[in-house]
Amino acid sequence: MKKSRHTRQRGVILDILRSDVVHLTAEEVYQKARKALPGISLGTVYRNLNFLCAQGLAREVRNGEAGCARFEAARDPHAHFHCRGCQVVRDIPFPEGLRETRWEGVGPIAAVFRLDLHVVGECADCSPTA
Amino acid sequence: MKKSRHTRQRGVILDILRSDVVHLTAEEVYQKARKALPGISLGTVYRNLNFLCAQGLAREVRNGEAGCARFEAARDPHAHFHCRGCQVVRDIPFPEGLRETRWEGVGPIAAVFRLDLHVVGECADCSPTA
DNA sequence: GTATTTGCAAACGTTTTGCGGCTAC
DNA sequence: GTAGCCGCAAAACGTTTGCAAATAC
Repeated sequence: MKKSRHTRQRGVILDILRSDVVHLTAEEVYQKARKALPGISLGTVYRNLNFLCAQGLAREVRNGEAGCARFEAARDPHAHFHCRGCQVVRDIPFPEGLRETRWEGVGPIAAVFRLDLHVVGECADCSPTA
Repeated sequence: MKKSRHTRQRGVILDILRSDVVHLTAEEVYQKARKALPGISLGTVYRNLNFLCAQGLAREVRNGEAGCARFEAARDPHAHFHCRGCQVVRDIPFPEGLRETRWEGVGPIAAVFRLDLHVVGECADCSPTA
């Protein structure tokens, strides 16, 4: 693995990801980081987000539909629930058995690095039946 | 629903999606469409892809990781395998039991409209162990 | 006849990159 | 001292949009 240094910028960005509950866009991380380091640049935020993802300390979460990437600190594997009403994205556990699936038998799959499961629906607050 | 017209361009694009095995980017659809309609423009390809998605005749498929959108004709529900090596996106069946999962018990989920499962890995051709 | 769609090109928002100076080690 | 990082600004990228002309119906 490539040699890397600790910098204030990198530390602040990781702290922001770790202390936040929702998933942040790069721009949102940038705005939060500027409160601690007013001189930080958006390019540095992107460089560090990519770096942290490469190190496995963060993950990129894309909304399935268009728009910009969101980032979260790495945690135990989980799925994402997207509410069509309020647009909230919540972490939810993987359903029983999914992570044990043997993909190698399915078509020409030789290795699996990552599972992305997005459940799109409505939360209790947004459901018309509520 | 909004009134719409049939055009040669729209028909060609839908044919391309329906006859494709892997999932195509807008640029790839454009290149294929130019063989039938040399004068077609990339803007028209995008407009029609979005139109077809809005009509439910096509779907946008994004690998959670990066890059551009891919498109497929609407079909039976299935998961997607993304190869990090060759960037190919293939349909694979949902694993046993996933579609029967009772999400209502998981957090505040009141209804589920769609499941997006992406398996990111390496295909046999791209695997270093091959 | 007219509302929709087209081709073109310019604009857009997000992300990456080249560069010279700065900093952690 | 130096490899790695920063801030800045410009470029790259995928995608959308405004417009006048063409087309489907």
